[in-house]
Amino acid sequence: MSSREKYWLKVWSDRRVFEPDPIQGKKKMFVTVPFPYMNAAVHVGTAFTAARVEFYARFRRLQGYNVLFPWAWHWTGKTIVGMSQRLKQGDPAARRTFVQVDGVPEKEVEKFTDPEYLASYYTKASRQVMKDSGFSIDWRREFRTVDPAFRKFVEWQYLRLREMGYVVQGTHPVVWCPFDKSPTGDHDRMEGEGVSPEEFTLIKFHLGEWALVAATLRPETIYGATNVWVNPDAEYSEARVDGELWVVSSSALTRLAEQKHEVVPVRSFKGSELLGRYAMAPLTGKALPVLPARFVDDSLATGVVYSVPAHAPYDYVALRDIQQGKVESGRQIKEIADKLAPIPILTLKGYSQVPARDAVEKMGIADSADPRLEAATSEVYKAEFHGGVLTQASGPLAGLTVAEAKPKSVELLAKTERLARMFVLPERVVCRCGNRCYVKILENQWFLNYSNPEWKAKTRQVVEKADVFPEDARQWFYSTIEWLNDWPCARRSGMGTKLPWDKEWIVETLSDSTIYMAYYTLSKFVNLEKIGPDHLTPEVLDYVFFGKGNPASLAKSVKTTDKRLRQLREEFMYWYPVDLRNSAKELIPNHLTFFAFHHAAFFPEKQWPRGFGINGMILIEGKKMSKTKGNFVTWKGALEKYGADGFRLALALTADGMDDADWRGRAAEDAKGKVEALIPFVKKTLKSTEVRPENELDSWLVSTFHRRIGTTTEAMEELKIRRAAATVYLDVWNDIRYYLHRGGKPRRQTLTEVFGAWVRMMSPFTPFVAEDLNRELGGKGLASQADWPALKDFPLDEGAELAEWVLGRVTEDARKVLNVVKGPRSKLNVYVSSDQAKNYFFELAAAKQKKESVGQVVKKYSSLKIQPDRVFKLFYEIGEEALAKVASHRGFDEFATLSEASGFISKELGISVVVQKSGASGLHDPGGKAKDALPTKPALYLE
RNA sequence: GCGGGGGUCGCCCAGCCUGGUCAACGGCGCGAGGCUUAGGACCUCGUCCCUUAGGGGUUCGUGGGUUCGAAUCCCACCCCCCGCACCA
Repeated sequence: MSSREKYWLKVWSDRRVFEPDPIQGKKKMFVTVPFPYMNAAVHVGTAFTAARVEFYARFRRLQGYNVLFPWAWHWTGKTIVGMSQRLKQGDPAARRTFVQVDGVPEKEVEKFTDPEYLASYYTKASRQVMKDSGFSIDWRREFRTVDPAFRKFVEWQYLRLREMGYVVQGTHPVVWCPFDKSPTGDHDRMEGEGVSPEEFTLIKFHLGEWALVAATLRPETIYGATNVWVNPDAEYSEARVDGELWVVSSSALTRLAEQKHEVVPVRSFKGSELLGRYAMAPLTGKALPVLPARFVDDSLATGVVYSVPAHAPYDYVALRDIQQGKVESGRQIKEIADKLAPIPILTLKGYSQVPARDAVEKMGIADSADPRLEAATSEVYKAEFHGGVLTQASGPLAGLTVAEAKPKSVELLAKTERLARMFVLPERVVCRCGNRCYVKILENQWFLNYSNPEWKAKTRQVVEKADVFPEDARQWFYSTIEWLNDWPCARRSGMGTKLPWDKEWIVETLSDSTIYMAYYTLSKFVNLEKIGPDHLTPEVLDYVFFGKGNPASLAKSVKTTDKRLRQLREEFMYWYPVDLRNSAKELIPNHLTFFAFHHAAFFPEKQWPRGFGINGMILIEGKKMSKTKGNFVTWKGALEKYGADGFRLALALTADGMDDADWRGRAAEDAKGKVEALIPFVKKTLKSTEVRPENELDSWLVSTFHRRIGTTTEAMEELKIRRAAATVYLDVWNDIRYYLHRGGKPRRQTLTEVFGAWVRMMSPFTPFVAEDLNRELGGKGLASQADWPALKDFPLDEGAELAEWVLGRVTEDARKVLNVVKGPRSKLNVYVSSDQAKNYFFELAAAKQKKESVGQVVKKYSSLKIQPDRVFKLFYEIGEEALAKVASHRGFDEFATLSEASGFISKELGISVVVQKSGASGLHDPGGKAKDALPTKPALYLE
């Protein structure tokens, strides 16, 4: 870090510039960003999101708001613990990420086996990098989500939510990791992303007094069953399941037990023992042989399936394999198989009676090992589901479509009492910890009742009343609110706060961070040790946040003072509501909407959030940032490379709206260069100034600057950071360059004023260089505390703007001509329109404006020999707005302007320039062009 | 599949809400010139095609439509990105 950066950081800190307390009567602005999760180094994505609020905060501060921008750290959840765990298990990938991507010293990584240490390391590092970036955060309010006082806040929150009926209990099937003893979410899986529990139908085939329990997704095919498959190599068991005698694969026993079945194992044996026995099917009453099939996965469902070779390609091929002697199964098995043939049970357009065979033969599938069986299965299944109609072979199901037959078959089976159900993972799911997952029916889980229609309706209002930047994002909120279902809000493992009424459960990360912004008003007092966790009883918090209860008696009961409690209440009432919460768009479907839900539940309308800011995700050189791809850019790394101001400006110029922000090294270099060039540019420019009266060009600069202030202010107020920054650093800079380039010595006072204001406009984005410049320019106080430039200090001057505009048009026209005309060209004659032509022009304009007939006017000026069409074409060319401007400045002296600028034009074009006025006597007009001149469109002639 | 966003002149991107001043802002890249011992930085000009007088032609994913007039409004289609939940 450079010494000047250090210097200003110290000044801001010493003067407590960013430590706001309530000032009654002063307008306030409370802005927040979701706290980052402390399992890794903060990166440019975090920085991008946070920087938008940082810029906004500094901008609002200059506008005179009392701005609070607090920060905290998210430790809740199991990710930190999980990473620590993996490191402990010696996972080399985990270590590599810490060391190579995040740049953690080896010595520190050793200690990361302690999750708390891991989180505290990153917290410390992240805090430092944010401070070094000059973020205007009130660090007095910082906290971690595991702090005792914060836990009291979360406990209070959940007690109240439950009382309001928003926390309910439920029992649901979940993907379960037996090692973690916890549900395994998508991101926690090594294998099986996107797989969720599916309900299979279990059908009991009688095997003497035992039931061989087969699992299926297609119970309607039961009439087509020819045999039952088991895996001859797998282990099976006899067991009492809910008092019945079942035969299933041994591994299925665990899964059944997790699905609320009472399981008592009796004995286990190899699958081959079952081969050749006959099992009686329900409904049909047929005795079906048990045959071997190695495609049967004993770890899926019950490890037993029944075979429908006519309609299931796997079954068809497995049976054919045995018949063709491809399976070593002994003669007896083959003889049984030889007698079996597919039993068609439905008709399907475009297929024969045996669709499974059609698909298998079409694809040329050779045997059970062929991976294309998967595709064949899905093809047949889809076709049958949509177009299959059951035939007489299916008995009571005859005439039904597959879709209709499915529930009907279940109904029939239920009557036979030979039906059961089981949740199954249709594909392998492996937890990050390496263990195979299965479905568990998790009982009495706690849910946030987001499906509650009244709660939804109220939440919708929260969003309706708030600003959403950009507006495009609003619809997404509404759809999310509609779509959101009950959310499991507590888990068994990880860091966090226990549910106060059920200590087995820990409030989950997305659920403990919905109204914590309110806690920022309290954390200041906690950190200053004015109040401690013991004081924060639910009743006290009711008072602080709801104003309920009597502060005097509450104070007595928790041993603090009445005054203190009133102060907490005042602090909250002053800062709330949140004026802006900004985050990346991927948080709309969860965090931001949860945030809206909980505010709807807890607070009255006047304390609902006022604004949502949404930004895109960060890309690195056009590609998604990823630790494994090696294109990961940490905040620290970027800060060190480009400096605080350079980094900040690069972030500001990256993207607006929900567009993804493309972080490019090249652009960051550029930003850094711009920042560095500022001071020399300002210094050098000021040195070249002189003291003199204001001329038209000076007025032009001031007037243009007026417009720049306008666009910047408007953009900032709508959180269009890039637009604002581009105006300040690109447009304004270009304006000044043009002003210098345009000619003459710059006027000292004009530039001093413009620079003074310019610096204040830079201050939100690049505060360090702004402070330097502010000092350089003799500004009093700090640029971080100055006033945002006022429009009235930079008056508009349409006349001056008109002059530069016409000049630009003339130069452009002349360039076009020069481009096209070949031959000698040493002199450009510029003919400004005569007074007569000018009158003609304006009278036509007026007539057109009033939609009057123009005949009179045309006749009046017929001597000019200017076709009215030409004038109308010009009107069209310059546009209505410009025409109005021209019309309201009839006094504008085009001749004087262009005469004055002839030197400039000449320099620009590298040719001598003579400006004359049409109609003047002694006109040099060899091309006879002068008569064509019109206002804003002088005639040109090249010699 | 459902939901959200988007496809603009080599690349990135503005404009679209509130149709005409849009061959279309700005940046990058590229070309020419200036400055400089040289390079870099910086400054000026150029960068769809055609054109010996400021002009013309064809462009804003594709195809229709509305309109005197459409990148902008309407309809259909194609393509890309993101989210889809027990988790940050």
